[in-house]
Amino acid sequence: MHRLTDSFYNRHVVDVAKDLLGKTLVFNKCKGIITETEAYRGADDEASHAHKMTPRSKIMYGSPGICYVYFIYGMYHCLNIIAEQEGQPGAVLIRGLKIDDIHLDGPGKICKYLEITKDQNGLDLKTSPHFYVTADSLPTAYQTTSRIGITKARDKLWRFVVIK
DNA sequence: CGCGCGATTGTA
DNA sequence: ACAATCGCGCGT
Repeated sequence: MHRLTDSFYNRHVVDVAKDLLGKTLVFNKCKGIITETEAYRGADDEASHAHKMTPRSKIMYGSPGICYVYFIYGMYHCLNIIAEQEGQPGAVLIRGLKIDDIHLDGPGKICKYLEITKDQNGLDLKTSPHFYVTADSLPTAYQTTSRIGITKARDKLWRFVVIK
């Protein structure tokens, strides 16, 4: 199956987050179904790293389809995929992945299992040979909730979880 | 240049 | 409920 390209990622980050559910993330020799996502945006989203542009959040203002990995709590990495047109910050946090019968629940666990670190920050999922999301997806029912682990912008229902 | 805290997780 | 653990972002 061919990979997702600019036309998929270059849309409102909330739509991209919903549509990534049920799609297959491929990283090196691992592949898994995306089961949980969160959308983060720009100036209109107080909880986002890109609420202001900083050296770290600059990548969220860039090209859709680029990988954004950040380090958190001194021990975990979190994987995001940039969305929206250049200049409009947006990123989808990958929070859940099903690899065969292994359910990875939480962004830290996913990166630990796949061995994703800041080495992958800035890679382009539109062109990287061993890092991409495929365009096929199963029909996916999902639940919408507030985002996890944030104190700001709790009113935004931007977390999406596949219903078992 | 120092300091508080975070898009987390495992353990008590 | 809390400790682990450190880079980032803001204030000085």
